[in-house]
Amino acid sequence: MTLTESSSRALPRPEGQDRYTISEVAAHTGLSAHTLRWYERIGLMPHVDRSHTGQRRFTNRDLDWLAFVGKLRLTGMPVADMVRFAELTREGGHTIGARRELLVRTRGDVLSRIAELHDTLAVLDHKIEVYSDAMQTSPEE
Amino acid sequence: MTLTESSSRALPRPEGQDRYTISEVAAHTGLSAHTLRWYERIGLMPHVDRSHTGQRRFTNRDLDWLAFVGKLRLTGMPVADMVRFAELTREGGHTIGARRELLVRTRGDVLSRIAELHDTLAVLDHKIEVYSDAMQTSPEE
DNA sequence: TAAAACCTTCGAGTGCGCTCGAAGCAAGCG
DNA sequence: CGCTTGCTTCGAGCGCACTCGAAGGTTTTA
Repeated sequence: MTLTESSSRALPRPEGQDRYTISEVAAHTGLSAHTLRWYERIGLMPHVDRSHTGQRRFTNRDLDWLAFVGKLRLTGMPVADMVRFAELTREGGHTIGARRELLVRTRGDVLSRIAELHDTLAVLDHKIEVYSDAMQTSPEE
Repeated sequence: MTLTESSSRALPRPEGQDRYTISEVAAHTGLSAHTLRWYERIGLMPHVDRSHTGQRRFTNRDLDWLAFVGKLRLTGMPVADMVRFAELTREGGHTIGARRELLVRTRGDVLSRIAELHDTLAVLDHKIEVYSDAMQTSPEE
């Protein structure tokens, strides 16, 4: 139960364990092994553990992290910013303020995006209604 | 007042007229002249009027259309689909059903996107709170 | 022990939505 | 009259986030 941060164990993890191979993680996250290695390369992962022979062994924390990154991706946050966040995390506790700030900013972005979409929704609804009326009036299909 | 469809005159149009040059439209929409020509080329515009010497003369309807396209763009709809919609529009009244369908589908997409963002928002809020707590507890900045 | 999975490095390719520039010419305006 | 704006066609370039493949090796597992 060392849940320092991130989502509180929502999905049942594929294994009860804490050491996953890259293909297991790929299967679980939907990301390709290529992409997972790429994430690591560009600094988007916390240090990923290795077996004594050098193979990656992902932990539940890594899965948490990947889930979180997935969320950030959904916000449309550029990868560079996510990397920045990852860096801050790796730098330790004294960056918590900065991290929080970054998330607050992102939160703002998400809110405006939602507002934008609501706007768009209104336009769509209007158009759809106009079309409905038109179909009632004139010969449809 | 020949507002067949689209938004009901919200923004004050730059001129009271109904014939805009490409640079006027560019200024108004924020799209470049290049992009406007590109939109036309790929079939994303209704037929754009020309002056007797062949220069584009955009109308208020065109501005309406561009505003609508802007909204569709915000939904993340791929350009190809917008082109499809434009084609249907050009094909005339018998495609109203299909157009309506397309918009309904898009509406659904927007709704799921909004839901997704709400989800993400919850995660962000959670994290932000965790950070706030951590800052209260340990030496901040 | 053999096949499958993993490792590394490297670099190229993809899809999307523009974005830009150049060439060479026609039209508009002040 | 001359500068600005516009037209066309063509084709290249860009930023992003992957995505893939190959080469050449080691490790794991059935």
